Amino acid sequence: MGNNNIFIEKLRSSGLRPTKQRIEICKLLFDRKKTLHFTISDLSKIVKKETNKKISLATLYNTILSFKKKGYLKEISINSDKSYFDTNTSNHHHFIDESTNEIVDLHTGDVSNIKINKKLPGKKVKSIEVLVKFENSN
Amino acid sequence: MGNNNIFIEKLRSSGLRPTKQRIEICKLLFDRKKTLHFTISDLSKIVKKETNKKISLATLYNTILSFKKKGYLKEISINSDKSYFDTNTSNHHHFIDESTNEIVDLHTGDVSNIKINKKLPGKKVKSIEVLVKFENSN
DNA sequence: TTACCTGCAAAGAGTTTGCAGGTAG
DNA sequence: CTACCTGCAAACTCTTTGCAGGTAA
Repeated sequence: MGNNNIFIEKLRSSGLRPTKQRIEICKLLFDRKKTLHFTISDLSKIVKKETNKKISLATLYNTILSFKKKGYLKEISINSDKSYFDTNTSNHHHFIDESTNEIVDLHTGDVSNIKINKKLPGKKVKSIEVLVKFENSN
Repeated sequence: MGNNNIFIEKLRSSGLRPTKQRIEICKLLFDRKKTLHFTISDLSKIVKKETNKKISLATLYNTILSFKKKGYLKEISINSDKSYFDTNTSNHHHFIDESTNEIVDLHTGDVSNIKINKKLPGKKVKSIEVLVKFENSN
């Protein structure tokens, strides 16, 4: 229960009430070393498995969207019927293994520096996202 | 009607019967200079507007998916509730103007060469897609 | 006490599918 | 004639929304 305070503070400081559900979601998402890429349905299963409780889909959607709005999560651009979220909000890229559909972070150094030589009047580059698809060789 | 033959041949050679609907879709998608980025619903509207006829959604979905499978169309990786398709199947990237949601091709030269420094045993890079998001610089 | 939050169920949006009638070969 | 195609409607999946009861401050 000790480090719940971190999440309670985090929530409160961004104007979100630290409810049981939100704290639980924070713990599951942010109290880990490795980046997590997940869909809402993944998260629902994780909650059930790790806590033996259930958080309704409506709450999961609400919470994840708030977290995204607050910048605690990023949404990943993938062709998919579902939305994928990423606990790594730093500037980075992804690859997908198309044989397993696994999404993995590409770190700095994995991708050469990208320069955009296009200018648009009155516009500025907001983000550059690279998606590398891998498949089985053979 | 003359250049219909091109599309009839194209369809036949890939094992798709050249039906009225498919020929019409070919004409609308491939008989144009500029790349088209579209959703199924966009296409439905284009059909109605340009031909005054209607092609059912089921047929549009079927046809567009076949075309994608045959490599006549590419699907674009964007966070969206809908699927976007691109008549430009060559290796290229995209930018989105987030203030208008307009998708535009980035041409060779618009993006510096990208090198992936990551190797995965038994895997090979299938594609590299770059999505550049622009916003108003106000 | 008041404003906000949760969870259920219903509603929406996009996409897929089953099937009867139609068309290409 | 046969296999394939079209279009309607129903079904499905993911996501959003309305609302009644619950909870934080």
